[in-house]
Amino acid sequence: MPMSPLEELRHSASHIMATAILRIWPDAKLDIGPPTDTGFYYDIDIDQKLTATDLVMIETEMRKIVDENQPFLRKEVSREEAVEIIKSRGQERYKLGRLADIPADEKISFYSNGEFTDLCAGSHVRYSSKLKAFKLLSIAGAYHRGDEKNPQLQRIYGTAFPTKDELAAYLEQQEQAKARDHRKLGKDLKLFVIDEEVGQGLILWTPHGSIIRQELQNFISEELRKQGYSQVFTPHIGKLELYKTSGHFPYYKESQFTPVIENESLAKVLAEGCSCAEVYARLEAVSSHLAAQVNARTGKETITPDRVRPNDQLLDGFMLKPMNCPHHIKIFASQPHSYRDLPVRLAEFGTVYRWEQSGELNGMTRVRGFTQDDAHLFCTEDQVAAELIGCLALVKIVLSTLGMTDYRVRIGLRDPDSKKYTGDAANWDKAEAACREAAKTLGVTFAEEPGQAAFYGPKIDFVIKDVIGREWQLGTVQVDYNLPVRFDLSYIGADNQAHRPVMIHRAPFGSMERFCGVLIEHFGGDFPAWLAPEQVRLLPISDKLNDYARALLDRCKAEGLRVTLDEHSDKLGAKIRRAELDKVPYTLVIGQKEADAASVSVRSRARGDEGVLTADAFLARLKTEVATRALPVKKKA
RNA sequence: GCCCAGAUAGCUCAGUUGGCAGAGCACCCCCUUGGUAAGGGGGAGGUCGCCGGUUCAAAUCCGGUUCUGGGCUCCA
Repeated sequence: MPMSPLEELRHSASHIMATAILRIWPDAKLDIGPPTDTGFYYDIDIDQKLTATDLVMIETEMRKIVDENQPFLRKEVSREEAVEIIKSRGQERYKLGRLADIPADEKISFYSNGEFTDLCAGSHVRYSSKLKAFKLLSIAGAYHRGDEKNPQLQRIYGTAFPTKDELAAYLEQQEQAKARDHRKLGKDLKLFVIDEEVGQGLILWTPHGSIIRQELQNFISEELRKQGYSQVFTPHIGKLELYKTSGHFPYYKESQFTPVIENESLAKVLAEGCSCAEVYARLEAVSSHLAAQVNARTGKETITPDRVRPNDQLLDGFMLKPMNCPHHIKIFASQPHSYRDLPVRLAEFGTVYRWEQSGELNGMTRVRGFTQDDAHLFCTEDQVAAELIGCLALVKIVLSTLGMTDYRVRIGLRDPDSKKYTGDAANWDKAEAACREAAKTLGVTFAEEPGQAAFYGPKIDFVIKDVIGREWQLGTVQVDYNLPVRFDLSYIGADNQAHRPVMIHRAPFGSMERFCGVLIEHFGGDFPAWLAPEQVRLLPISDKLNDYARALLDRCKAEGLRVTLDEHSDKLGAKIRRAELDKVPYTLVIGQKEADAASVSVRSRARGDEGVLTADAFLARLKTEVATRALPVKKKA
């Protein structure tokens, strides 16, 4: 695909940066330097650790190169010539590998500007002087070819625009985005905290944040009742054997918390003087009975003989649950089911724990303990399509109620080359086809992405961007032919025979933590009245009006509203300013006129001064706004 | 986990070549009693993330560590 003019500019900026870097550090080894959605980068390998002052130095050198008005020249060469050019420039460390990536039937080209020459397909601007507005932004580590096992290079990020005004506007917009960041707003509006002593990635929901979460849970619970779901509750832990049956342990052990070992079992292995490796091996081991059971159900050697140990060498323990499905499966399996009962839909706000790498934790959007608005549907194969459509409809209701329209839909398919997926190919094909069909009913465009499936089945994900452009998966709907086999689930069909149900996993929000994080940014802290932690603030103009204000406060509370009274002896302007900064949707100004007429002067955060209403009229209006979960209506400009 | 940068009052931040710990906002008290984004004065608030080292003396220099931020990797 040819580059857009902006990509060309940024790509050229990255070459100009590399030119500058080689002038300063001639020994630098270059890897690649492409344009990105928001700018460009170049990955380089040099011994010296780059710092912010080095960025200034590189920028200064880049400006000189821009002023030199170097032409960008393309030269097509043979593969042999290409190797010679790379070697003559001492860039064989990474560039020879990059050259080898170019397919045999493709042309090999180099681009030169001034003294710099780089293996490059193009394209570029014609002269370096085109680069009028650029800025180097940050230094980061990046593995060569994105593989942890490869050496880590230093990546320099920058951005460039056709004009200085556009660059300034972009930088300004980035600054403004920071004001919407859920981590900043979470602190300012006291929505949540993360305490070092409690642990990284563990969210403490403060009273204000808890109100938002509770309102969201109430909202979705109402929808679930309408759609025939049953609410269940299950504990936060489960025995290791459960996850050996489901297949979660030990295959995903690196992304789970270490198991909790029972005291007696721990004492026993200590008494036996077991090494750490032996303790781990015993944790992962299974009885011959379990191995035989799982292998018989899956029809292949799912659990290999090397994991089987005699019963006295098994070490039992509990796991913090990484998923809710095994618990819900046990509820389904606890009694026989007729085809007439299906679908069974079990819903729970279930808290799960995952060991995310420390460098990946991020506010509320990537955490180690989170609560999914989870449900598992057990249905017949014939019902899969309709249930999938029902699940997607639910996600759409949720997103549209909140005014979140800027999302993309992704169908995660299996990567045919990977072995991490369980279950047989025929079921996978059926499930993937069902997802595709269901997604078509959404009426939005979707992308199919191989390799993005869950290990047990394909999924339909709703992906949304945060303020700095990072994508997060929220709602998800997943088809699963695998766990029903593992747990030998069945229902009695019309033919009086046992049949295998199909499971659907779905979570419209995904997780309460991530969803709230994204929601805070979506609203920029300006929540609709039904979600706002504080819906109304009463602002008496002087202390003399406090009695009327207190009576009104009690009245609002009796009506079920979340309301406070500002009794500070400040002037009205100061009280309004405070309420605005706290993003309270409605403030009621109370002066003598209002007290005399049992009225209030309404100021809304979305629309400003709305004039005087009777207290009755205001309360009726606000209660409707809350009950209908209305979005804030901004004043027309 | 890896690379880079940070951590000072509840919040935002200043703190020079090592020499008594600072400001604004928020909070409390007093004056002020007001009409749609900051009235005035006073007070309280700190083990400078934590542990160790150098020094007569460390917020400041050195080492380690924890956490945070931006990337990379990962994300059932």
